[in-house]
Amino acid sequence: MHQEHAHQGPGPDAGRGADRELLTIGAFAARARLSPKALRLYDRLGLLAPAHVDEVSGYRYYRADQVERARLVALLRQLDMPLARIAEVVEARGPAGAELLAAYWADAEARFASQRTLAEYLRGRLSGRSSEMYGKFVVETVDVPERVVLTETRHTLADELPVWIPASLGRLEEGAQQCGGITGAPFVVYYAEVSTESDGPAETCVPVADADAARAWAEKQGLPWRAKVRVEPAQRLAYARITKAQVAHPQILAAFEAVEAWIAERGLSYDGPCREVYFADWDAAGPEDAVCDVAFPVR
Amino acid sequence: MHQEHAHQGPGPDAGRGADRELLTIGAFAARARLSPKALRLYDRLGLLAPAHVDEVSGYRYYRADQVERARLVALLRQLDMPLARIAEVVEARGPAGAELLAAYWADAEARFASQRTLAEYLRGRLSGRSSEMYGKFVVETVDVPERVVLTETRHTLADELPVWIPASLGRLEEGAQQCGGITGAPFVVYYAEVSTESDGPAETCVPVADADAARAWAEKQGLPWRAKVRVEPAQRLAYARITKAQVAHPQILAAFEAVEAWIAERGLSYDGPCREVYFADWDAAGPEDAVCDVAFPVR
DNA sequence: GGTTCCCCTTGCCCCAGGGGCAAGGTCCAT
DNA sequence: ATGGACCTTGCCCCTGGGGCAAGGGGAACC
Repeated sequence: MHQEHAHQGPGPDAGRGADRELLTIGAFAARARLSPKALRLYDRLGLLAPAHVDEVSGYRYYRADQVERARLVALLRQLDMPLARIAEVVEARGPAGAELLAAYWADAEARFASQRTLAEYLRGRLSGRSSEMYGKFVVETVDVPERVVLTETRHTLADELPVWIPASLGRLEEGAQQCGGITGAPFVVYYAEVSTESDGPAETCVPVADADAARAWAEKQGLPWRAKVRVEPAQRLAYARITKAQVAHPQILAAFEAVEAWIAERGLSYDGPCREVYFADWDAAGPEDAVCDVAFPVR
Repeated sequence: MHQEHAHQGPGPDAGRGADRELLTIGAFAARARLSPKALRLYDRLGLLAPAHVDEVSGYRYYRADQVERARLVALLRQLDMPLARIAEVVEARGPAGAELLAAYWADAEARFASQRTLAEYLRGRLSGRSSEMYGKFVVETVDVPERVVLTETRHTLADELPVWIPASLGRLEEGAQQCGGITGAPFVVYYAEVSTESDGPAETCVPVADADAARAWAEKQGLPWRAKVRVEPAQRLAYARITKAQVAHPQILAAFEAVEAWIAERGLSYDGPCREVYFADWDAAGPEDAVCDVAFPVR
């Protein structure tokens, strides 16, 4: 056990008190309940530098009072906090650190809550009642003519969608006033999955009457929102109508799957990415009011 | 958008229905809401092999009805389930998959619950009431003579400790009957952190009277429990007495820290790894009864 | 038939947060 | 002076991909 012996530092500072004891990396690691390997990493990242490094041997020596910080790092790691954020927390001494931690943890709680609802949904689905759910939705088709749409495209995570979609559609609807007015229900196209991990892109669309005015309007828009104009081709949509309460993950997945099952049964094929069409006034709708069509273009 | 066109497969199987459409990796990825990169990885791991691979070009072609499986994989990934476990879930069709998922998720819930209590503890500590908590514990010292102890050592995670410790101490106490009987309180030594991530090792110890009988007894023990005998040197312990309710993560950390703060204030140094001494009958104790000393050897 | 453009392939390096091992240098006790 | 336990750096490994390069394939348009 000679690594437990007090190692007197090389300078005249050593030995003034227990806090100035210098510990080798192994002894320090045992006291901090971390591995030496982790300590070397934290040193390299500047998260926890040894009090002294011998220039000849390269040995790291830690002061005993560094254990507190090291142990805080270890505990924060148990929360799966990335080292960069841990550095912010331990650097911000006082209540600021507590706030950073609270913010991180609130995020983790939100992430976990959505994972929990997803897990419950999946458990139900895997249990075998996969066919019954298609019955909950009525799938129909509608032919939609070619339309000029104002659009914004963004990579975003699922939890920001409820904020971004209304804001983006609001901007586009305002712009639509200068393009001959809104000529159809706004919709959101998902070019790839938008979830807590994957980030799309998603595209908000508002159909407008005047194509030339729309192009002129888009030219004037600055970079921050990247509004564009494009022509959505005429298409046939297979859709399921859902209520405001159903517009949330992961329940909405059941609606998408119902439409896909319906499409597969009929041997149709897809003609574009899926979308949500918001045909009703969102704010005025109650939880059980129909507000949205979950749709796929089909041929 | 020509990648959306139905790509007819090279064999006579192609074109019999929408499910037999063959999709290129990009089209399939969009439908499954996965990246092509991820699909190549899943192919390599055998988790989701394409229905057909062109031998000349190496192009992967997926059947449309593989989308369902792919999307299940994507959703399970959102639960942070490792691909190996996802493979088990999707392979076990029927309710067996639901059970695997439930088991995984129960684990995640437990992990998250312990992280939550840790986060709450840390938030309180970072808020600045770090000095007040030392007052909750009374730290004293006691001199302990050299003792012969029967021991078991194991690498284990924190959530298994409440199971392993009683079981292990039970075995050792039984063995102690053949070694002159128990001569002191059983204790558990932590050579490194035991948490939900780190796994010790931890060592259970029972002091016995007869060293020679103990060595003979240990010889007879088979491999499953790896019981050993060693001599714990005479030492002075600094300890804080805690109640049964306090013997749990992360509250118990406050007790360890109180002892360490006490040691640091007095300029003492450590003489070995920390330990928990169980001096009372655990089962007979109520939540507010003192059952355990949280201790460090000091010099 | 040629051109163009997008899509596909593999291969390599990168990220966090370390684990594990090898080759070699150090520290301390005996 | 010798042994053994410790330390150092460096390298490759893991998961689950992202990103980029170089080169080949497929289909639409002219």
